[in-house]
Amino acid sequence: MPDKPYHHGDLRRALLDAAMALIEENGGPHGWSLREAARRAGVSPGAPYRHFEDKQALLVALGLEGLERLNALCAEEAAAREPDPLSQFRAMGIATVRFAAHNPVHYRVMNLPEVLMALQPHLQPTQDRVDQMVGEAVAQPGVRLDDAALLSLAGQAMVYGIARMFVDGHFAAMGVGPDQAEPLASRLTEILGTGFFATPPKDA
Amino acid sequence: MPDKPYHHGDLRRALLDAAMALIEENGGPHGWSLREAARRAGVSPGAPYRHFEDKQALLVALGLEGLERLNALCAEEAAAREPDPLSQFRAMGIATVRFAAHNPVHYRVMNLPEVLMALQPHLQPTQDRVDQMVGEAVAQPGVRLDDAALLSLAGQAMVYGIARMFVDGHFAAMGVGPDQAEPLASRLTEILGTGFFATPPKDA
DNA sequence: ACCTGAACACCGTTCAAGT
DNA sequence: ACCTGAACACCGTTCAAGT
Repeated sequence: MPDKPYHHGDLRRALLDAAMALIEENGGPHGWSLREAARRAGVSPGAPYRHFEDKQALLVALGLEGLERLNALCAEEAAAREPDPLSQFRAMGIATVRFAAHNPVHYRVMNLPEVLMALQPHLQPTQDRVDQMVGEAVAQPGVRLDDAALLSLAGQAMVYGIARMFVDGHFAAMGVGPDQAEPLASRLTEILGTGFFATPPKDA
Repeated sequence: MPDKPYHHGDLRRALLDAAMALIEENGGPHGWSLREAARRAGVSPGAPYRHFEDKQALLVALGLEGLERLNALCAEEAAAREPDPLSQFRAMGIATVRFAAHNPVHYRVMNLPEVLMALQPHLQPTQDRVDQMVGEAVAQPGVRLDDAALLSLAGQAMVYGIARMFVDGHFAAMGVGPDQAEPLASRLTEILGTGFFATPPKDA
């Protein structure tokens, strides 16, 4: 192996890994510098600009990788559950919460407003699939609230709320640990579903 | 009025306002600099350090002001509703979503993990009050799920999810506007409540 | 095509010195 | 007690020049 070749080989990958490590170490998507990532990868301060347009583009690339991992986890979880649309919708939510609890920093990067905007085209297919699933679920007999958009929003808000309470430290402050993420998501989505599919209370 | 006095008068206030304005303009809690805030307030780069320990301390002060405004809004909303504990709990949630939809940047600052940690002592009283309200709600007759901790978590996650989907741009991407914040929070918390208080579906 | 290294205009923070 | 202004060690980004 030649020591210190002029060309790095896979600098793009090395920069992504270094950035991720720095973000993890500093506990947030803003406590890192492109220069430090370059230093870790053993290159000069200008080198990253052959692979990323700017600092933010690297963050977006990191977010995209997170999204792909999350999608894989969702598919896995969905395959392990009942095939009916409501169970599938729930499976995706549970997978999301699990991902957030186990990869809090990655999840925060993905959900930075600037990153989110850049990721939107990649988010659309999943969103469409969710809306279709929810539409099917709501079309089934015995549904009390037959509003697909509302169920879709409710489910996503519940899941995003749990996920973000983990990554923002709300749950830590309340003594809820990452190991409780999955059971919590499971129970709360179940209860929420009951609100849509149960008969209303007698005195209402 | 003397032009350009050596002492500012209320530099602390001026710095807080300048920082808030900068954060609003750049659409996020990280696109501003202490130097720029000082420049806007008409003082030298070192001046802020007589009023804040460092840049982060200013952010925490901003978060504390947001928390006070949110608490005031919660009290207002709660006073306008039925006095029973569940209605009060819901009122706080609805007020929180409204605050987030109308003050997205302020809400994001408050919920930065670093700021959140510093704010925790100020958050505890509200948390205790919430837990007590939920405890009372759950002790009433006709409750299907008599788990106070679960209802508390569910409500907070639902509300935090809606609020954060607004401030992080998720709802904007889905075509849900800030004017829909309050009705959305109202309906979703109602549905969630049904999950706790309704009779379960017959075939379950 | 990919990387270096100096350069530019910025940062946050500190500290002697001024009022 | 409060503020200045120079200083320090950093940034992100650009660009000629090297391989």
